[in-house]
Amino acid sequence: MTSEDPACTQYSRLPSAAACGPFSHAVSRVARLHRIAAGRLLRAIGLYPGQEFLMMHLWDAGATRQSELIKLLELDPSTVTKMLQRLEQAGYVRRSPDPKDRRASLVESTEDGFVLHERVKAAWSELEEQTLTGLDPAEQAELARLLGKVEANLCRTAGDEAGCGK
Amino acid sequence: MTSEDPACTQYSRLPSAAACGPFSHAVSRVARLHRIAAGRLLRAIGLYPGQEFLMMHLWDAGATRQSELIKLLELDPSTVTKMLQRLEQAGYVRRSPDPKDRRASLVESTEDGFVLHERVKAAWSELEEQTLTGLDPAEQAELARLLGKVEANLCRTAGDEAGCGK
DNA sequence: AAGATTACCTTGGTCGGCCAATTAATGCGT
DNA sequence: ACGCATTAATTGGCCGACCAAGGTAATCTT
Repeated sequence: MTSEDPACTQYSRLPSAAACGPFSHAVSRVARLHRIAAGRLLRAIGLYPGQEFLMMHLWDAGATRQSELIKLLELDPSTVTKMLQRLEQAGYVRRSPDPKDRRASLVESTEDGFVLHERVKAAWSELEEQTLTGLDPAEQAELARLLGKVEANLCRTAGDEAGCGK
Repeated sequence: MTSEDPACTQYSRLPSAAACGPFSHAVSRVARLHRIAAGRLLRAIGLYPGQEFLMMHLWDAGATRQSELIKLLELDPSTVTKMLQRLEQAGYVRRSPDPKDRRASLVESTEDGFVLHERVKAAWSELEEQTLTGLDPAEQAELARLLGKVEANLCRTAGDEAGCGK
Protein backbone atom coordinates (compact mmCIF):
# COMPACT_ATOMS: atom_id res chain seq x y z
CA MET A 1 0.00 0.00 0.00
CA THR A 2 1.93 2.97 -1.14
CA SER A 3 0.59 6.23 0.06
CA GLU A 4 1.63 8.01 -3.03
CA ASP A 5 -1.56 9.73 -3.91
CA PRO A 6 -4.09 10.02 -1.15
CA ALA A 7 -6.59 10.61 -3.82
CA CYS A 8 -9.48 10.90 -1.49
CA THR A 9 -8.98 14.31 -0.08
CA GLN A 10 -6.22 16.03 -1.89
CA TYR A 11 -7.36 19.27 -3.33
CA SER A 12 -3.77 20.18 -3.95
CA ARG A 13 -3.30 19.03 -7.50
CA LEU A 14 -6.80 18.73 -8.72
CA PRO A 15 -7.46 19.27 -12.39
CA SER A 16 -9.44 22.01 -13.99
CA ALA A 17 -12.50 20.39 -12.54
CA ALA A 18 -11.74 21.88 -9.19
CA ALA A 19 -11.03 25.28 -10.60
CA CYS A 20 -14.19 25.31 -12.64
CA GLY A 21 -16.53 23.90 -10.09
CA PRO A 22 -15.09 22.75 -6.82
CA PHE A 23 -18.49 22.07 -5.33
CA SER A 24 -19.75 20.16 -8.28
CA HIS A 25 -16.59 18.18 -8.12
CA ALA A 26 -17.01 17.51 -4.44
CA VAL A 27 -20.61 16.53 -4.89
CA SER A 28 -19.65 14.09 -7.59
CA ARG A 29 -17.00 12.52 -5.46
CA VAL A 30 -19.16 12.21 -2.39
CA ALA A 31 -21.98 10.84 -4.47
CA ARG A 32 -19.79 8.19 -5.96
CA LEU A 33 -18.29 7.15 -2.66
CA HIS A 34 -21.67 7.08 -1.04
CA ARG A 35 -23.03 4.93 -3.79
CA ILE A 36 -20.14 2.54 -3.45
CA ALA A 37 -20.67 2.30 0.28
CA ALA A 38 -24.36 1.68 -0.21
CA GLY A 39 -23.64 -0.87 -2.88
CA ARG A 40 -21.31 -2.77 -0.65
CA LEU A 41 -23.82 -2.91 2.19
CA LEU A 42 -26.76 -3.76 -0.04
CA ARG A 43 -24.98 -6.41 -1.98
CA ALA A 44 -24.68 -8.46 1.17
CA ILE A 45 -28.45 -8.59 1.41
CA GLY A 46 -29.24 -9.18 -2.24
CA LEU A 47 -30.17 -5.74 -3.48
CA TYR A 48 -28.57 -3.22 -5.77
CA PRO A 49 -28.32 0.46 -4.98
CA GLY A 50 -31.52 2.16 -5.94
CA GLN A 51 -33.73 -0.81 -5.36
CA GLU A 52 -33.88 -0.15 -1.65
CA PHE A 53 -35.82 3.06 -2.20
CA LEU A 54 -38.42 1.25 -4.16
CA MET A 55 -38.72 -1.51 -1.59
CA MET A 56 -38.97 1.03 1.20
CA HIS A 57 -41.93 2.64 -0.43
CA LEU A 58 -43.53 -0.74 -0.84
CA TRP A 59 -42.92 -1.72 2.74
CA ASP A 60 -44.23 1.61 3.80
CA ALA A 61 -47.35 1.91 1.75
CA GLY A 62 -48.25 -1.60 0.67
CA ALA A 63 -49.57 -2.20 -2.82
CA THR A 64 -48.76 0.80 -4.94
CA ARG A 65 -49.52 1.78 -8.46
CA GLN A 66 -46.45 1.76 -10.62
CA SER A 67 -47.08 5.29 -11.79
CA GLU A 68 -47.19 6.30 -8.15
CA LEU A 69 -43.78 4.77 -7.59
CA ILE A 70 -42.45 6.66 -10.56
CA LYS A 71 -43.67 9.93 -9.12
CA LEU A 72 -42.46 9.12 -5.65
CA LEU A 73 -39.00 8.02 -6.69
CA GLU A 74 -38.82 10.68 -9.37
CA LEU A 75 -37.37 8.23 -11.79
CA ASP A 76 -37.86 7.60 -15.44
CA PRO A 77 -40.73 5.20 -16.10
CA SER A 78 -38.47 2.86 -18.01
CA THR A 79 -36.07 2.74 -15.10
CA VAL A 80 -38.82 1.62 -12.79
CA THR A 81 -40.11 -0.91 -15.25
CA LYS A 82 -36.74 -2.59 -15.54
CA MET A 83 -36.07 -2.37 -11.85
CA LEU A 84 -39.38 -4.05 -11.16
CA GLN A 85 -38.72 -6.76 -13.70
CA ARG A 86 -35.52 -7.60 -11.90
CA LEU A 87 -37.03 -7.37 -8.45
CA GLU A 88 -39.90 -9.54 -9.60
CA GLN A 89 -37.55 -12.12 -11.00
CA ALA A 90 -35.62 -12.03 -7.76
CA GLY A 91 -38.85 -12.77 -5.98
CA TYR A 92 -38.99 -9.63 -3.88
CA VAL A 93 -41.90 -8.04 -5.63
CA ARG A 94 -45.22 -9.05 -7.17
CA ARG A 95 -47.10 -7.19 -9.85
CA SER A 96 -50.75 -7.50 -10.62
CA PRO A 97 -53.04 -5.61 -12.96
CA ASP A 98 -55.07 -2.89 -11.34
CA PRO A 99 -58.75 -3.79 -11.64
CA LYS A 100 -59.66 -0.12 -11.56
CA ASP A 101 -57.48 0.77 -14.49
CA ARG A 102 -56.56 -1.96 -16.90
CA ARG A 103 -53.45 -0.26 -18.16
CA ALA A 104 -51.98 0.25 -14.69
CA SER A 105 -50.33 -2.34 -12.52
CA LEU A 106 -50.12 -2.66 -8.78
CA VAL A 107 -46.86 -3.50 -7.11
CA GLU A 108 -46.36 -5.00 -3.71
CA SER A 109 -43.64 -6.65 -1.73
CA THR A 110 -43.66 -10.42 -1.43
CA GLU A 111 -42.93 -12.29 1.76
CA ASP A 112 -39.36 -12.68 0.61
CA GLY A 113 -39.30 -8.98 0.07
CA PHE A 114 -40.50 -8.20 3.55
CA VAL A 115 -37.73 -10.35 4.93
CA LEU A 116 -35.27 -7.79 3.66
CA HIS A 117 -36.88 -4.96 5.53
CA GLU A 118 -34.92 -5.28 8.75
CA ARG A 119 -31.67 -5.96 7.02
CA VAL A 120 -32.06 -2.95 4.78
CA LYS A 121 -32.85 -0.75 7.74
CA ALA A 122 -29.74 -2.02 9.46
CA ALA A 123 -27.67 -1.44 6.36
CA TRP A 124 -28.93 2.10 6.07
CA SER A 125 -28.18 2.81 9.67
CA GLU A 126 -24.70 1.53 9.11
CA LEU A 127 -24.38 3.66 6.00
CA GLU A 128 -25.62 6.67 7.86
CA GLU A 129 -23.07 6.13 10.56
CA GLN A 130 -20.27 5.69 8.06
CA THR A 131 -21.32 8.89 6.38
CA LEU A 132 -21.59 11.03 9.47
CA THR A 133 -18.75 9.78 11.62
CA GLY A 134 -17.06 12.67 13.30
CA LEU A 135 -19.81 15.18 12.67
CA ASP A 136 -21.33 16.59 15.80
CA PRO A 137 -25.06 17.33 15.94
CA ALA A 138 -24.60 20.96 15.00
CA GLU A 139 -22.58 20.02 11.95
CA GLN A 140 -25.14 17.43 10.99
CA ALA A 141 -27.91 19.95 11.21
CA GLU A 142 -25.96 22.42 9.17
CA LEU A 143 -25.15 19.82 6.56
CA ALA A 144 -28.79 18.85 6.31
CA ARG A 145 -29.77 22.46 5.91
CA LEU A 146 -27.20 23.15 3.23
CA LEU A 147 -27.96 19.98 1.35
CA GLY A 148 -31.58 20.98 1.43
CA LYS A 149 -30.79 24.30 -0.15
CA VAL A 150 -28.65 22.71 -2.81
CA GLU A 151 -31.33 20.18 -3.53
CA ALA A 152 -33.90 22.93 -3.88
CA ASN A 153 -31.59 24.74 -6.26
CA LEU A 154 -30.98 21.74 -8.46
CA CYS A 155 -34.56 20.74 -8.28
CA ARG A 156 -35.72 24.09 -9.45
CA THR A 157 -33.47 24.21 -12.45
CA ALA A 158 -34.40 20.67 -13.28
CA GLY A 159 -38.05 21.30 -12.73
CA ASP A 160 -38.76 23.73 -15.50
CA GLU A 161 -38.40 21.00 -18.05
CA ALA A 162 -39.19 17.70 -16.49
CA GLY A 163 -41.16 16.73 -13.50
CA CYS A 164 -39.25 17.11 -10.36
CA GLY A 165 -41.95 18.93 -8.56
CA LYS A 166 -43.92 15.88 -7.67
CA MET B 1 -36.28 27.73 6.81
CA THR B 2 -37.88 24.74 8.38
CA SER B 3 -39.33 21.95 6.40
CA GLU B 4 -40.99 24.24 3.94
CA ASP B 5 -39.19 22.19 1.40
CA PRO B 6 -40.58 23.29 -1.89
CA ALA B 7 -41.85 20.80 -4.34
CA CYS B 8 -38.94 18.48 -4.57
CA THR B 9 -38.46 17.18 -1.12
CA GLN B 10 -41.44 16.54 0.95
CA TYR B 11 -39.78 15.49 4.14
CA SER B 12 -43.21 15.46 5.59
CA ARG B 13 -44.29 12.26 3.96
CA LEU B 14 -41.03 10.57 3.25
CA PRO B 15 -40.79 6.81 3.48
CA SER B 16 -38.74 4.77 5.85
CA ALA B 17 -35.73 5.90 3.92
CA ALA B 18 -35.75 9.19 5.70
CA ALA B 19 -36.24 7.63 9.07
CA CYS B 20 -33.43 5.15 8.55
CA GLY B 21 -30.92 7.46 7.01
CA PRO B 22 -31.98 10.97 6.30
CA PHE B 23 -28.52 12.04 5.26
CA SER B 24 -27.93 9.12 3.01
CA HIS B 25 -31.25 9.86 1.49
CA ALA B 26 -30.41 13.50 1.01
CA VAL B 27 -27.06 12.66 -0.48
CA SER B 28 -28.68 10.30 -2.94
CA ARG B 29 -31.18 12.88 -4.00
CA VAL B 30 -28.68 15.67 -4.38
CA ALA B 31 -26.37 13.38 -6.27
CA ARG B 32 -29.06 12.41 -8.68
CA LEU B 33 -30.25 15.94 -9.28
CA HIS B 34 -26.71 17.13 -9.69
CA ARG B 35 -26.03 14.44 -12.22
CA ILE B 36 -29.14 15.33 -14.13
CA ALA B 37 -28.17 18.98 -14.20
CA ALA B 38 -24.69 18.08 -15.38
CA GLY B 39 -26.11 15.77 -17.99
CA ARG B 40 -28.37 18.44 -19.37
CA LEU B 41 -25.53 20.93 -19.67
CA LEU B 42 -23.07 18.44 -21.09
CA ARG B 43 -25.43 16.98 -23.59
CA ALA B 44 -25.57 20.29 -25.35
CA ILE B 45 -21.86 20.10 -26.02
CA GLY B 46 -21.66 16.45 -26.99
CA LEU B 47 -20.44 14.79 -23.81
CA TYR B 48 -21.99 12.49 -21.26
CA PRO B 49 -21.64 12.99 -17.53
CA GLY B 50 -18.39 11.50 -16.38
CA GLN B 51 -16.54 12.08 -19.60
CA GLU B 52 -15.81 15.68 -18.70
CA PHE B 53 -13.55 14.61 -15.85
CA LEU B 54 -11.49 12.52 -18.16
CA MET B 55 -11.23 15.25 -20.73
CA MET B 56 -10.28 17.78 -18.09
CA HIS B 57 -7.38 15.67 -17.03
CA LEU B 58 -6.30 15.35 -20.62
CA TRP B 59 -6.56 19.06 -21.26
CA ASP B 60 -4.69 19.66 -18.08
CA ALA B 61 -1.86 17.23 -18.38
CA GLY B 62 -1.59 16.33 -22.04
CA ALA B 63 -0.82 12.77 -23.05
CA THR B 64 -1.52 10.54 -20.12
CA ARG B 65 -1.09 6.86 -19.48
CA GLN B 66 -4.40 5.09 -19.21
CA SER B 67 -3.46 3.60 -15.87
CA GLU B 68 -2.77 7.10 -14.66
CA LEU B 69 -6.23 8.17 -15.67
CA ILE B 70 -7.67 5.24 -13.80
CA LYS B 71 -5.87 6.26 -10.65
CA LEU B 72 -6.72 9.91 -11.06
CA LEU B 73 -10.39 9.37 -11.73
CA GLU B 74 -10.59 6.54 -9.26
CA LEU B 75 -12.64 4.51 -11.62
CA ASP B 76 -12.72 0.89 -12.55
CA PRO B 77 -10.30 0.07 -15.36
CA SER B 78 -13.06 -1.34 -17.49
CA THR B 79 -15.06 1.84 -17.07
CA VAL B 80 -12.19 3.89 -18.41
CA THR B 81 -11.59 1.50 -21.26
CA LYS B 82 -15.14 1.77 -22.48
CA MET B 83 -15.30 5.49 -21.92
CA LEU B 84 -12.17 5.92 -23.99
CA GLN B 85 -13.50 3.72 -26.74
CA ARG B 86 -16.53 5.96 -26.98
CA LEU B 87 -14.56 9.16 -26.76
CA GLU B 88 -12.18 7.87 -29.38
CA GLN B 89 -14.99 6.99 -31.71
CA ALA B 90 -16.48 10.42 -31.11
CA GLY B 91 -13.16 11.85 -32.18
CA TYR B 92 -12.34 13.65 -28.97
CA VAL B 93 -9.48 11.42 -27.92
CA ARG B 94 -6.58 9.59 -29.48
CA ARG B 95 -4.83 6.54 -28.10
CA SER B 96 -1.38 5.33 -28.98
CA PRO B 97 0.80 2.59 -27.58
CA ASP B 98 3.35 3.71 -25.06
CA PRO B 99 6.81 3.04 -26.49
CA LYS B 100 8.19 2.72 -23.00
CA ASP B 101 5.79 0.01 -21.99
CA ARG B 102 4.21 -2.04 -24.68
CA ARG B 103 1.22 -3.03 -22.62
CA ALA B 104 0.31 0.54 -21.72
CA SER B 105 -1.36 3.09 -23.93
CA LEU B 106 -1.12 6.85 -23.98
CA VAL B 107 -4.22 8.97 -24.24
CA GLU B 108 -4.46 12.54 -25.44
CA SER B 109 -7.09 14.96 -26.53
CA THR B 110 -7.54 15.58 -30.23
CA GLU B 111 -8.07 18.97 -31.76
CA ASP B 112 -11.78 18.33 -31.71
CA GLY B 113 -11.42 17.47 -28.08
CA PHE B 114 -9.70 20.71 -27.24
CA VAL B 115 -12.50 22.59 -28.87
CA LEU B 116 -14.76 21.42 -26.06
CA HIS B 117 -12.54 22.84 -23.37
CA GLU B 118 -14.08 26.27 -23.17
CA ARG B 119 -17.60 25.03 -23.49
CA VAL B 120 -17.10 22.51 -20.73
CA LYS B 121 -15.63 25.14 -18.46
CA ALA B 122 -18.62 27.33 -19.13
CA ALA B 123 -20.99 24.46 -18.48
CA TRP B 124 -19.31 23.71 -15.20
CA SER B 125 -19.47 27.29 -14.12
CA GLU B 126 -23.12 27.27 -14.92
CA LEU B 127 -23.57 24.06 -12.98
CA GLU B 128 -21.70 25.48 -10.05
CA GLU B 129 -23.91 28.51 -10.04
CA GLN B 130 -27.06 26.43 -10.23
CA THR B 131 -25.81 24.35 -7.34
CA LEU B 132 -24.84 27.19 -5.07
CA THR B 133 -27.50 29.75 -5.73
CA GLY B 134 -28.54 31.39 -2.52
CA LEU B 135 -25.58 30.22 -0.48
CA ASP B 136 -23.48 33.01 0.92
CA PRO B 137 -19.69 32.58 1.11
CA ALA B 138 -19.81 31.40 4.70
CA GLU B 139 -22.33 28.74 3.86
CA GLN B 140 -20.30 27.68 0.88
CA ALA B 141 -17.21 27.33 2.98
CA GLU B 142 -19.08 25.35 5.57
CA LEU B 143 -20.59 23.11 2.95
CA ALA B 144 -17.18 22.47 1.46
CA ARG B 145 -15.79 21.63 4.85
CA LEU B 146 -18.61 19.27 5.71
CA LEU B 147 -18.53 17.57 2.35
CA GLY B 148 -14.84 17.09 2.86
CA LYS B 149 -15.42 15.35 6.13
CA VAL B 150 -18.09 13.14 4.66
CA GLU B 151 -15.87 12.31 1.76
CA ALA B 152 -13.07 11.38 4.09
CA ASN B 153 -15.44 9.17 6.04
CA LEU B 154 -16.71 7.34 3.02
CA CYS B 155 -13.29 7.15 1.54
CA ARG B 156 -11.91 5.54 4.64
CA THR B 157 -14.58 2.89 4.91
CA ALA B 158 -14.23 2.23 1.22
CA GLY B 159 -10.49 2.06 1.45
CA ASP B 160 -10.11 -0.91 3.71
CA GLU B 161 -11.39 -3.21 1.02
CA ALA B 162 -10.75 -1.71 -2.34
CA GLY B 163 -8.99 1.10 -3.96
CA CYS B 164 -9.97 4.46 -2.73
CA GLY B 165 -6.99 5.10 -0.58
CA LYS B 166 -4.67 3.64 -3.10
C1' DA C 1 17.62 -17.96 -17.21
C1' DA C 2 13.21 -19.87 -16.12
C1' DG C 3 9.24 -19.39 -13.44
C1' DA C 4 6.08 -16.82 -10.67
C1' DT C 5 4.09 -12.42 -9.76
C1' DT C 6 2.45 -8.20 -10.74
C1' DA C 7 0.80 -4.47 -13.76
C1' DC C 8 -2.04 -2.82 -17.94
C1' DC C 9 -5.80 -3.26 -20.49
C1' DT C 10 -9.75 -5.64 -22.62
C1' DT C 11 -14.01 -8.38 -22.84
C1' DG C 12 -18.46 -9.81 -21.18
C1' DG C 13 -21.86 -9.50 -18.00
C1' DT C 14 -25.08 -6.91 -14.79
C1' DC C 15 -27.54 -2.77 -12.92
C1' DG C 16 -29.15 2.01 -12.42
C1' DG C 17 -30.37 5.70 -15.17
C1' DC C 18 -31.78 8.48 -19.24
C1' DC C 19 -34.22 9.32 -23.82
C1' DA C 20 -37.14 8.21 -27.75
C1' DA C 21 -40.65 5.76 -29.65
C1' DT C 22 -44.64 2.34 -29.09
C1' DT C 23 -48.78 0.03 -27.54
C1' DA C 24 -52.85 -0.07 -24.78
C1' DA C 25 -56.37 1.90 -22.04
C1' DT C 26 -58.80 5.88 -20.20
C1' DG C 27 -61.09 10.31 -20.66
C1' DC C 28 -62.52 14.39 -22.77
C1' DG C 29 -64.40 17.22 -26.23
C1' DT C 30 -67.51 18.17 -29.63
C1' DA D 1 -70.70 8.32 -30.33
C1' DC D 2 -66.73 9.23 -32.33
C1' DG D 3 -62.13 11.07 -32.51
C1' DC D 4 -58.28 12.90 -30.13
C1' DA D 5 -55.37 13.90 -26.43
C1' DT D 6 -53.62 12.11 -22.05
C1' DT D 7 -51.87 8.67 -19.13
C1' DA D 8 -49.70 3.88 -18.03
C1' DA D 9 -46.35 0.85 -19.09
C1' DT D 10 -43.07 -1.39 -22.15
C1' DT D 11 -39.27 -1.93 -25.42
C1' DG D 12 -34.80 -0.81 -27.33
C1' DG D 13 -30.84 1.86 -27.31
C1' DC D 14 -27.24 4.28 -25.05
C1' DC D 15 -23.88 5.54 -21.23
C1' DG D 16 -21.57 5.35 -16.59
C1' DA D 17 -20.21 2.19 -13.28
C1' DC D 18 -19.22 -2.18 -11.06
C1' DC D 19 -17.29 -7.08 -10.90
C1' DA D 20 -15.12 -11.21 -12.64
C1' DA D 21 -12.00 -13.29 -15.93
C1' DG D 22 -8.79 -13.30 -19.27
C1' DG D 23 -4.47 -12.24 -22.13
C1' DT D 24 -0.25 -9.95 -22.70
C1' DA D 25 3.78 -7.62 -21.25
C1' DA D 26 7.06 -6.20 -17.68
C1' DT D 27 9.24 -7.21 -13.31
C1' DC D 28 10.53 -9.67 -9.41
C1' DT D 29 12.22 -14.24 -7.51
C1' DT D 30 14.79 -18.13 -7.28
